[in-house]
Amino acid sequence: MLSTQASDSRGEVVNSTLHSSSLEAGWQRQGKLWSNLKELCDILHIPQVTAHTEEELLFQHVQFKTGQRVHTIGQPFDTLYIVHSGFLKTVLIDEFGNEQVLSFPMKGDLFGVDGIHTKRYASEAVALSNCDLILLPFKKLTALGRIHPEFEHAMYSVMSRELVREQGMVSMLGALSAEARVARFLVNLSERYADMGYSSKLFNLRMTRHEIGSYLGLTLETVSRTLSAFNEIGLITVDQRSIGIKDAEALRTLRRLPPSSSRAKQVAAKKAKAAAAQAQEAPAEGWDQRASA
Amino acid sequence: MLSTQASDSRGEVVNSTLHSSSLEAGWQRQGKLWSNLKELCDILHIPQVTAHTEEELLFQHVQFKTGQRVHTIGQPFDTLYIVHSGFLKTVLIDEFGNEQVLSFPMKGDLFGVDGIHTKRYASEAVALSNCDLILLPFKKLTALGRIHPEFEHAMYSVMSRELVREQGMVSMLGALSAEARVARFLVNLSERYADMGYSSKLFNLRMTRHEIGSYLGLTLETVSRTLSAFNEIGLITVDQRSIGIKDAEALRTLRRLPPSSSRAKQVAAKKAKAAAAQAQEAPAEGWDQRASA
DNA sequence: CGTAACATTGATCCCAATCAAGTCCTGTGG
DNA sequence: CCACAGGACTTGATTGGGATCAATGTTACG
Repeated sequence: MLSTQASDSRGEVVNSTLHSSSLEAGWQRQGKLWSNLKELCDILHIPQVTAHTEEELLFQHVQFKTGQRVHTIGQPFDTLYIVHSGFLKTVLIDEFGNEQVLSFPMKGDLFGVDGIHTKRYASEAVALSNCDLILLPFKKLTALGRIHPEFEHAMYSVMSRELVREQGMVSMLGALSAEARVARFLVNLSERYADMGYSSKLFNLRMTRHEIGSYLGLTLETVSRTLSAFNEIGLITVDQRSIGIKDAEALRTLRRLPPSSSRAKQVAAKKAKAAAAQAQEAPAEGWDQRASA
Repeated sequence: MLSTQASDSRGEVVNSTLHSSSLEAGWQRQGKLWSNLKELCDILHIPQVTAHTEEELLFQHVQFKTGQRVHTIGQPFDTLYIVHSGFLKTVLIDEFGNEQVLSFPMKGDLFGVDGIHTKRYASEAVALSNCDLILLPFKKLTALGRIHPEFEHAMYSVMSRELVREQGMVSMLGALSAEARVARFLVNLSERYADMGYSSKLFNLRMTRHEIGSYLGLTLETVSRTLSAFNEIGLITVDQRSIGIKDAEALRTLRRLPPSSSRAKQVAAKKAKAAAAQAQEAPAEGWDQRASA
């Protein structure tokens, strides 16, 4: 479907902005073994730490293969992880063995933070692709923070960012419809790919429908159906794991169905939306998804 | 306003373990104005910081009256807040003015952390009762962290705790039934009251049904109905804002309805539960809410 | 090539949202 | 002190979105 060489390793080939993803390139040389502080800050998108003494501070890398677990629930905590390349999921597992996906860490993301409080990881991290991770021992982090105030600030900032992200998730789960959740999920993914230098318009999902559903508080059937529906309306194209974003703006502005207040009219808007997608022209008047109030 | 009690200010009187809550006592003397580092650590439940120099490090208090806003979304961030006494809510407000309750901070809780990342508060904090808050300027926090390693560690720990809490919320919203959410909410509240030295068996809700619903991703009607149902089954007593916990264990073990896997049988268990509550004797065999698998 | 995991699609059911009264509390002003 | 207004809560009737159950199609992989 994507030109001639489509047969193998379709996972990477779709991100056409890079003929060979850094992940695979990295793996061909079996990944870096060490990063210095400057590289660490780059990856995390935090302002350069003025390393007065270009000290011998190095951070070890570790590689994980698809399916491998980075850490498990209850395992003693001592280090944080930063994704250098690859894709992972973090999950909570309840008393019956049901998985609840919490996040999909990718390049530049920090995870393992939930272990600080109880000295044991509260979640489990699993590689969804081959991964190259940077180890950040917590001891080293705190020591570093004492030497470089900007670094300390940056770490607080990154943790704060995580918290804000979780708040967004709570808000989404609490108030948005299935359609809106999936739409947001796609937009977020798209933006993250863009940040990483990949195409934001065409990419491959690294996770299953089941995992997406768990992440969004939906069943895999609903996820599948919703993707199909978006496809029919022309918002996206779907072919298994391959997603093409056709109308990012529509996805972005797709909103909740009345969460409690903000009375009806939404239904009308939804029907109008579908209708408008078929008849390819904007209705005369304010039918937009934004609430009338 | 405390006075001959009973007739007025029913809010406090139910917590009978303390004839006069620290909140009101505090208010009679108009609240403390300053706390030292030791008191701060006490409140936060973190190990005593060995203050080598019993320095003149003091932390200012601020008082807020019911309904007042502590900070708003978008407001420039520079300080964190620790609840010394009183009850609050933190909310996200979407583009249509709909509130999403994120948390109900009370004694010992830290909030405002979401402001670190973007330098602006990402949420809004509102006092649900008269409150006495300790100000913790972020600058002072980082400075302190550099002097007292244990304090730095403690701050990371507290932030990690917040993150774990949010994860729990996500998990709950993603996988639990309305009944289970309300049950957990009550159990959590009960435990928090216990931590604060109040009765865990009889307490007053400081928030409306609407706020609880928003927090749990439910409507106020569902919250109300569920409380009524628990009341009928004998798990709790309800009288407006006053809640009595009758069967904490049942509330604690009340579980999800099949989130995706863990096949049926749950229905049977639920009916058995209701039946058992009426006929006050344990069924012969393993009908418990724990999954069969 | 055959099996298993993943995905799509349809049919049906049920939990919780919505809509709608009506009651109870609280505070306010005459 | 009482009347009254408005917010909070309860309860009932109805609806609908998404879960569940089920069958089939597709892709990956040993």
